[in-house]
Amino acid sequence: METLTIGDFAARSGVAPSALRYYEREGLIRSTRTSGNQRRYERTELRRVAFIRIAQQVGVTLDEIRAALAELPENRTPTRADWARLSDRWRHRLEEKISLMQRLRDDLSGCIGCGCLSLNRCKLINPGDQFADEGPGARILLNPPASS
Amino acid sequence: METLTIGDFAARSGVAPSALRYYEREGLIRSTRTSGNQRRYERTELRRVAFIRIAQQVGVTLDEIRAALAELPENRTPTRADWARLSDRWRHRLEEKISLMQRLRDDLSGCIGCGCLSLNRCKLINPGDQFADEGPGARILLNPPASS
DNA sequence: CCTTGAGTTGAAGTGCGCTTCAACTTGCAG
DNA sequence: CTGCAAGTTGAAGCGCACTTCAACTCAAGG
Repeated sequence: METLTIGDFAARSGVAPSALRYYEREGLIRSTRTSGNQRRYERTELRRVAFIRIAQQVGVTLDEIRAALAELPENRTPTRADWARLSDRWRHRLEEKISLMQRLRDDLSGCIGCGCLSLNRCKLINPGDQFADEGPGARILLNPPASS
Repeated sequence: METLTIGDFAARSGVAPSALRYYEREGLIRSTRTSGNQRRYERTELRRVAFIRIAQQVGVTLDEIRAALAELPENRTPTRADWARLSDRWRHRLEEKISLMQRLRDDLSGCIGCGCLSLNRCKLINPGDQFADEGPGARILLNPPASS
């Protein structure tokens, strides 16, 4: 039992078989086939799925994840160093995300809750005093949630 | 110029007019109408939109946001205390989200990058040694990104 | 007045990340 | 060898959060 069936792989990875097939269609994971055309997964693929789920938690799209995974070697099983390189990149993204949320947390009560009337002095609504040249009035400067 | 047209409101809030109409249909924001049936927004609505965008950054659905906003008083402009109460709740959610990401960050290189073979001892893949009774083998225990 | 940019509606469309379905095939336990 | 759970496919569907479109009306400056 060197490889896993899609059912076992799904149980191990916590990802539904339909999602795994979807990931494969999208080029995020790989499988081999039995003589009868059934998928078989190597255990190392679990690492890919783990990476995918973690990246999704950080708010990364499958497109970006595919791009990242594409940097892993194609012809050999990725080494620890290969994964470390990728992980390091995502660690940076995580850090960025974390500090965004910390900023949000620190400013939330102070701004939303403040009832202040001078909105254009507010860090959350208008961080960095931008838009000063686009006429008066405060603007909300959060990114669209797409980048969440 | 007590109230804002949808165009001005969109510019101030950083949210497209189409999205504002959508939010209104969904019961997240309110507007009054002119005699000619055009929307006019009170400036206090900006606070609602700010709240919505912040909550979205934290990964909250519009459904949940609507539920939260429903706790604001209907018949009067929300006071600072009203907003503070709401903000405090979200601050907790933010804190949770932040610590999840910090855990992710701290474990990422150590686990994904480690190349370790004893997957079932890995914090990220199997935090808290759960599933020990569901047969051998590691499982990835991240939440689905829906909760992101 | 008249033009023109801004606003209105309902219905349909979009993109992402999957899930569901129907019709069919495999693989293993008894 | 059979029965049945588990696997296969392509196509369609779904939920969320919007956006786009067409056809129409409003508001305000010249």
